[in-house]
Amino acid sequence: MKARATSADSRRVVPRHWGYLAGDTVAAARRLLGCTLVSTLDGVETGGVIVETEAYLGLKDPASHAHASKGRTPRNDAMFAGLGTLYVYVSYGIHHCLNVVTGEAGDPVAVLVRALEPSTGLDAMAERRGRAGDLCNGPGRLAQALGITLRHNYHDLARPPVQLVKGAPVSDADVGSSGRIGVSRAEDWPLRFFVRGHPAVKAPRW
DNA sequence: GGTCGGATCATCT
DNA sequence: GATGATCCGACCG
Repeated sequence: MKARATSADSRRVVPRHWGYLAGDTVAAARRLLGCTLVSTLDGVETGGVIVETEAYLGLKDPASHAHASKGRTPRNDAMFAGLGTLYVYVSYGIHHCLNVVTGEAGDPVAVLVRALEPSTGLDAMAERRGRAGDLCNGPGRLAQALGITLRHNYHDLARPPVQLVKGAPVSDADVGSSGRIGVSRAEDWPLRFFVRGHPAVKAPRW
């Protein structure tokens, strides 16, 4: 029998509540469909059910912010912070996008949340968005609707003010996949997942 | 209804 | 100085 590890460092245990995301980022991207994202800011609760995701596979993924050609930088550092960490970045200088880190500490893999079915705080989301419709059907839009910005980078999604709550799994028959949107490298990697036929999800290119 | 280009900035070359 | 994991308003059929 092997010697029992004694240092605290060796007890690298995946928290129970993240068990369903551990091990395989592509599977995690599928399993995040049906889960709920909730933000509670200034006493206002807003949130929705995840209906579209994209997996980004870290070092070996040319489309990932943490591809080996870039290394660990201040921008992508939150991707290295471990399972259940929120990674936020600014896109095109205007929009914020929100990712769930799905790798253990040091493994920079993550899932981009691309669309939600709004479920809580519709009025507050509409106010933040400055319009009544198109609240969460796009990565920049949902970040704005939930009030999430760079200051939430590194946040632990197990606790407020931004929480990821596990939902009932979406059956395989209801899950569609396609290439990722808006990337210029590894376009054909089938790492986008979505709830088939959902109105917040734009038709895939293929 | 569809397509086009501007906005705007952290990051990297 | 160029590049985006984007959105929106303007314009054209």
